[in-house]
Amino acid sequence: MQAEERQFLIEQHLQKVEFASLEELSERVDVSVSTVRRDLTLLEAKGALRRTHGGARLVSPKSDEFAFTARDTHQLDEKEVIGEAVAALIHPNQGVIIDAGTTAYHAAKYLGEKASHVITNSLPVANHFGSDNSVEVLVTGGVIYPRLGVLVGPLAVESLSGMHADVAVMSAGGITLDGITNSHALLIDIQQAMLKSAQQIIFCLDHTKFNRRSVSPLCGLDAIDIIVTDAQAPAELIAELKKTGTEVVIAG
Amino acid sequence: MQAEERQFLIEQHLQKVEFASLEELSERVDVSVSTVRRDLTLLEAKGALRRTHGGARLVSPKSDEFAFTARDTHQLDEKEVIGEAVAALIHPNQGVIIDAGTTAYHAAKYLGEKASHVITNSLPVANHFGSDNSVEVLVTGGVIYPRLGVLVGPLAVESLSGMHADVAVMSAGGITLDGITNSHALLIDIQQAMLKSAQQIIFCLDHTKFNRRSVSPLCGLDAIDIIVTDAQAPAELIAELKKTGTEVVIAG
DNA sequence: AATAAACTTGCATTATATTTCAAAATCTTC
DNA sequence: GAAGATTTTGAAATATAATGCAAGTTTATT
Repeated sequence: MQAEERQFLIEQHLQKVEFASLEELSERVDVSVSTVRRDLTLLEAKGALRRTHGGARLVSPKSDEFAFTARDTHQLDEKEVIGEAVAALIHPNQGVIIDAGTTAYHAAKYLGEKASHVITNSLPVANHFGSDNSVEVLVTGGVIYPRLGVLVGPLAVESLSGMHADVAVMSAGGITLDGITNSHALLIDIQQAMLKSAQQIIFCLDHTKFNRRSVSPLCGLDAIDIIVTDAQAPAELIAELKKTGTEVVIAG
Repeated sequence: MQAEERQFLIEQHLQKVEFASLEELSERVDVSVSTVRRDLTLLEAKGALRRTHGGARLVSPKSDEFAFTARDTHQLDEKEVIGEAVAALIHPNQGVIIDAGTTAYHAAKYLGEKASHVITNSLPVANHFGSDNSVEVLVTGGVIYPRLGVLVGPLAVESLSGMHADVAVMSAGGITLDGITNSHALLIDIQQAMLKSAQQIIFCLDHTKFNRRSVSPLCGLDAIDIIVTDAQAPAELIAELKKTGTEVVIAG
């Protein structure tokens, strides 16, 4: 086994498991723990992972954009500023579709009473506006996806397809030059319905989403009007995105 | 168990329970209380929680993620016992429609994982089951009726009309010998759709609802299979109801 | 003020890291 | 293709950190 190959395997394995102990890795690549230690030190310097007592862990744990109960304090500040920036892009009395991710949720928080109508399949968003009687909130039907608080299934898609909104505020799991991807396949149908129903598409993507490819493809870059991200997003990819004609807003 | 993972689990558990004792946490993550103490100190420094004598508590009690709970505390005790009694009437693995009133909400609380499917247009009920992945919760679409957290409007009616359930657990504003009435006209359509979609109809009515007539008529007594009420309900009306062939359960 | 529960501190034990060194593998150079 | 230099590796020795336990101290409650 080649040193480089070994390190690649370690990196790859970590992508899957988020955390691995020294013994585990040592067995997996069939070298002593000493060597694994050395590899980890190198990989850490490279920024590929973080060493911890007893093993190594992914730097940016797949902060599941759509997991609410896993109480995402991850990139919370970034999400807040992104949310604020998105809210600023909304004109008064527009009809807004709000997607179910945590970043979109933060955008909802900053939206206040700006929007006249809000359409969402996210229970947290619905709850947020629940006691506000100056905004009309339309909740799609659907089955609750446990832990995520998202309404999914055919009913959700159907109820969205009959609607129309000025703007859609969307979340996703990853963005590359090939387009947007998302982790939960069940959400794709719904998100695509959202994209169809809205005139303007805004994607909220914190920097950890950049150059990351999730399980299922959602849409191409041409479907997007504006991307809102934070200051730490990689400049090269942003430049490329701008070249394709997508507007990119750096929040903060 | 990994230190970091352990701290994450503690954090996550606290999100659910708001407060946890040291023993509880120590058992849950399988380390000594000393270690839990140390973890809590770290997490507190991080701002994730607040230490108290005997355990730890959430800094910001669930703001508005799944927090749209019922706030009507009138006849709370009665509603609790009625809710418990209703839950006892449900057979395991039935499909249950749950109406949007506070009494029906309490029934949902006692339902646990008895029902296999729950259909509801109530956000509090949806939130209650939101993190429970052993019950499939189907939420009707609709517009949020402010403050009550009820989904109303044509979308709600439509999504209900296509469904079927074994039991419907209903609330209402009043009952007389002429039938059931309810105050919110918007709800009538939806409730009638619920009545149509369920095989067995259970009405939860605390004693204050008896001999009271609300704005809009909902249904006749013949549509009802079981009425669940509390011990203070007027005996005469109950006797009359029983005469018409309606089963009446006195909870408590 | 008394009491019990909960907290803090210090220490022994265990687990994990780092350092060091010799053997093995790889690369140079002739 | 072989002798020597260089790098990489594995294992032991040493250092550091994490954990659990028990002492004494503080805090809440009656």
